[in-house]
Amino acid sequence: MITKKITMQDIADSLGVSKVTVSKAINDKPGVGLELKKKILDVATEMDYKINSIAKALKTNRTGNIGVIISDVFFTKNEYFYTKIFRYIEMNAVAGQYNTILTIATEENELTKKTPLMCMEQKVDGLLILGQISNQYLAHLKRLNTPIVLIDFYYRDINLDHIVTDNFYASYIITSHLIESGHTDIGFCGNVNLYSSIQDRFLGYQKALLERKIKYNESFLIMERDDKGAYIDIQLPEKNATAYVCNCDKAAYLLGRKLNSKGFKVPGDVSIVGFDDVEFSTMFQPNITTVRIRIEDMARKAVKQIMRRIDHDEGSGQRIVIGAEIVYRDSVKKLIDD
Amino acid sequence: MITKKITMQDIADSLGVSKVTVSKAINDKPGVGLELKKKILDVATEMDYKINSIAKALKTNRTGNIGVIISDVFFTKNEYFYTKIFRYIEMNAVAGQYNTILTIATEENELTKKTPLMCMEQKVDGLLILGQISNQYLAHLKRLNTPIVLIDFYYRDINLDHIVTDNFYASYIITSHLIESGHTDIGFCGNVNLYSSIQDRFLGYQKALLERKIKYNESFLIMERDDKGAYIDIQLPEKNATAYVCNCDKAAYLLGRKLNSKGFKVPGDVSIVGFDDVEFSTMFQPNITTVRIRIEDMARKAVKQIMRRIDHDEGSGQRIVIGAEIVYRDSVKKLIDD
DNA sequence: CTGAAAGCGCTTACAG
DNA sequence: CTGAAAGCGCTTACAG
Repeated sequence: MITKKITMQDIADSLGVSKVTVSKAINDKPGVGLELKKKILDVATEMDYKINSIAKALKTNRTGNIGVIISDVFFTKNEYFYTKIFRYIEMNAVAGQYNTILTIATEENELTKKTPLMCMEQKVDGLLILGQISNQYLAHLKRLNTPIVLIDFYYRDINLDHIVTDNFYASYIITSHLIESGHTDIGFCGNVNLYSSIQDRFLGYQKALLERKIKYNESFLIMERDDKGAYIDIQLPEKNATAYVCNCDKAAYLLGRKLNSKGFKVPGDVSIVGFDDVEFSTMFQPNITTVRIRIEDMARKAVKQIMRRIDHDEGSGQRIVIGAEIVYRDSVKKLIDD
Repeated sequence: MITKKITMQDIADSLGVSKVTVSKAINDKPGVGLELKKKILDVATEMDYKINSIAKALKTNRTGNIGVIISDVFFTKNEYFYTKIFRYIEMNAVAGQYNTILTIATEENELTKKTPLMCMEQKVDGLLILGQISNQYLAHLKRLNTPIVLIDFYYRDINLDHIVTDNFYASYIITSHLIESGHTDIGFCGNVNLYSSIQDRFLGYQKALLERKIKYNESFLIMERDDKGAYIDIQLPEKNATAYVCNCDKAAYLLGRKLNSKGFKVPGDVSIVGFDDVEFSTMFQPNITTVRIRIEDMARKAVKQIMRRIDHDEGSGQRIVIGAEIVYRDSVKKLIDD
């Protein structure tokens, strides 16, 4: 299995040129005759030459790796949303000649502010952080002096580039959709203490109410997770709203099931809408009207942004907002004709 | 943001020793006085020294990276099983001082036998391949002369280490459980043309029937996916079996819903059992009896094995079989008393 | 257009 | 125990 690795020197020798010229040819840099270049490239393929990116990295001070950090809470616990984003990140990175080193930030790592191995070993040129990690841990990572782009979250007091969905606006329009369908008793399902994105969605919902001068009824605010993010048994209010805006599809799914189990029909008695357009929305009968996040767009822009920062590291704290759209399905009952 | 990186030379200079000694101290190698070593380590922390793993890699010919390849088909399309395995792989790798470069093999890459970027650039010391990729593509990857360990699949004619669940045996015991509950009309839901693991599960089911001299009824063989792996509408037989062994939890979930939609109660009219113990099994009411795969075990052993192969590359084709266990839930109706 | 020289930050073998 | 020398495989000036 141990076969000698081909180097640029080998190609150079077999052609009687210098490795400098080979390097130029292979990297498509000026300074090689067209004919010689072709010859070099041909021999390279023939010898099955593979560049030693490690040697290249040492010289250029670029590893060609992007580190991706996902908090353990988000990586599995039924929230495959970030896994899907990662998929597009990986594809976009490879298209841009970068590899991705994915690492999972466990709760312990966050708490103890452990520097990820890939950072300790200087193996990445930049960092993409997916899903909210604690303010303190993020501040720690920022001190590493590696370009960072946040995806789907940000902290006002930590000046870093971030790619976010327009949660506020999307929630505003989906709530408006309920209002336009005739609903006025509209609740919200979600714990606003949990993540910034949930806050934004809650506030978008509030905006829709405010705009129509519909009084917010606090008894219609229900939760599917506690302050630590653990799922809890949903407590329905004594008198239900006629519709609930849920902070995510899983919340909508769980609420839908809770309603069903208490004898309420969806959408016959209570309408529900979700967020994210993940499997949970189609796992429920009837399928849940939700907000589609442009995952692919987010990933693409994130990779583009981190590459920019790696190349010329000026500025930071740029906010990139991605639009979202309603996916109409059958979980909303129309109470009025239009 | 551009601060000069600290090197071993910097530490050496500040202490008036040579970088060779610093290297020995930092790598915990013999040949440094205990006192001096402590001093070096102290200064290193103080200066916030981070080893340049790239330089180290160039010299040692070890990147300290493990490449992980997951076929796109498995990475998202509702089969988060492999994503979960990856999580443990990553954690075990980091514990062993390896980083993981995760790459998704798209259908196109497989078809065109595209060498993953990380391999083209010689960025990994070994490869972990999760979930079945085509024979041809695997053969191509083997030619790269990198140690490879397969997870959850293998090809008889490609001699590579592989970690697999004992699908045959697990299916045999879960089918036996149905038989012991009084069922004799037992079907199988799954497409045996799709993956080797489905074949094994099908055959384990057959063994249980054979052992009890129960005649296999071909009309009880139903499918939830076509030969390309796309989910299809399940066609129930004219006369249903009283129980179905499903090749995975999603199949069980889909079959359960199909049965419900046709007016059959689960397990009142028809019992079902699944495989894998993923969310789908608890997403259905009643929860589905299934087979728990020891994901963590598989990941741990896979990482251990690839590390062994990286360290001393003798031998190959070792087969490591991981046990599995039944998780009893409520989707099986007992037809007899014991 | 072509290439000799230097150097990226380590580690390895060897000498003292 | 300590360190000078060589070298891993590239790329980057620079000289011709």
